[in-house]
Amino acid sequence: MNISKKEKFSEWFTEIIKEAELGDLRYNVKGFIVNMPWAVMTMKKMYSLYEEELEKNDHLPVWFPAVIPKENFEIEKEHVEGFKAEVFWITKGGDKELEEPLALRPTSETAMYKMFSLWIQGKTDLPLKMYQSTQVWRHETKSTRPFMRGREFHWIESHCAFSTRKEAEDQVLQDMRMTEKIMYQEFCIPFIFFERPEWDKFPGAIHTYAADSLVPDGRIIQQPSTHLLGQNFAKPFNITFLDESGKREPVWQTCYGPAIWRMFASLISINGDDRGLIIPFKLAPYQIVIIPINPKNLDKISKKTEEIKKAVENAGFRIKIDSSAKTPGFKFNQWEMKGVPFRIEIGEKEVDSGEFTLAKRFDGKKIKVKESELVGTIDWLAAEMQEAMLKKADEFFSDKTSTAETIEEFEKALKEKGGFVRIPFCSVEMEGVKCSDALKEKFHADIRGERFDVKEKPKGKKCIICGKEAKHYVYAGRQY
RNA sequence: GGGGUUGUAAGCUAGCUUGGUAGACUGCCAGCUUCGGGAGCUGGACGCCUGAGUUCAAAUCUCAGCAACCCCA
Repeated sequence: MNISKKEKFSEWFTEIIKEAELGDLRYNVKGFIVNMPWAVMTMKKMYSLYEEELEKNDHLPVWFPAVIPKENFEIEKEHVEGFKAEVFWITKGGDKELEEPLALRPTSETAMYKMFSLWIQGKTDLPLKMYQSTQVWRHETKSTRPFMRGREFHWIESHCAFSTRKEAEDQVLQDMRMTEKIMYQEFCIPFIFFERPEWDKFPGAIHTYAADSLVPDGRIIQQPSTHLLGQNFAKPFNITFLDESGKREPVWQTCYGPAIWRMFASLISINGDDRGLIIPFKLAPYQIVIIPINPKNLDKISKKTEEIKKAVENAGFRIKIDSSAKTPGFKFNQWEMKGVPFRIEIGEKEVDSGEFTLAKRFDGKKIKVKESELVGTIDWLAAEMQEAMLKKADEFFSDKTSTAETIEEFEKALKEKGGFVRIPFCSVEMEGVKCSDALKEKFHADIRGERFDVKEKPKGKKCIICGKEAKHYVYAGRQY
């Protein structure tokens, strides 16, 4: 690669998708791409870590149909309003008009909640916690980008129903903890949870909490969000249970949407460098690649590589021998581009000495390892790698937050640093929307909301837009 | 909704002004050769967005369509 990630992120991103064979963008429908094997293998690993964690937290897997009858789709008013502009509709079967158009799910609340109302009768049916790993479709009007915003994308959506508000609120907290545990600890994607302002909530939610991360050019990208739906869907969908007093009560609901597709975009962007991808050890489709060198003694060398492969596989690692006809230099570059964490070079020298050259993708260093110590070394190097990746991601992230108390300071911070700019702001209730619009108009910046993890209140500060008393510190920035 | 730019092989692109055999590089195929950081040689396959018009002759000029990208609302 000869494009700098730091200076020309956008081009770097497009280039890496091509070079590392992550997606083929030539499929001739706008906003739809072919997800290529290397990307799919990585995302499958991401999925399974997330699914494991969800199931540990008692979410059960389910597969709902991809189509939603128009009637169901329109049951909750705010929700319809929020989504109707970007729904794909199926209107025909063959030549015949369908009696009732079918929505291709843009998200599955209205599919699932219709069934929830049948499944939930009494307290014994609660809590109900389900998730599905699926594609959804949205006819996006903003410009699409592979893995970041597409008209088709791959995600997990989890939907829960409880008998009390408290349990639903606890679920929101649990969703946040899962985000921390998987997206940050495993995928090395740093984030901050914000409570979205009133005008930017998920359509139909009481509260929306969204994990915002950053792209290397300083723009904000929304990662999972978790929503307290309250009883907003339960009432129109008639999801009720009989309580102790024999009364029918609507359930309390939450939903959470970790979009693996978009996390993959962040994973590429945050962890990659000018040589290509760097994939965390647990997620790499191949964790180690063996490059055989000098095939004059092919038999001797391939016997050794097979031996090593077996030993490493027995230890539970995923390993690939690349014995294709390319030259070693080509293979070095290609597997580095694809982000394989470790490479072992095996030539005659290694076979004779029993000591291998092991190259580390994350810091580019090469070390010598004895055959007998190989497995153990990989083990601790994998841990070292994860630590180094998290450190690097944190450094990038923490550098991108600043504070501004005037419009001028805001403009300067946005221009020089990008990322999140903390500002005193009048109101996150509907009366604040005017100031938000003004900020958008003038700087193309969005109010992301108040931090959830840290409570901050401005004292005696003025809103940087309207000059009225600031009730909140909010964070603003340019989003993707 | 308005304006602009661009469509040449799988990718990147030259040729278009001034109409006359479409060329390079990457990739692909075959053979030889090479292999410790993107090897070399020889040969080969694949292309002018669609349609109409002008012309003896159109990748090139004109018009329409389609598509992509950019800017403005």
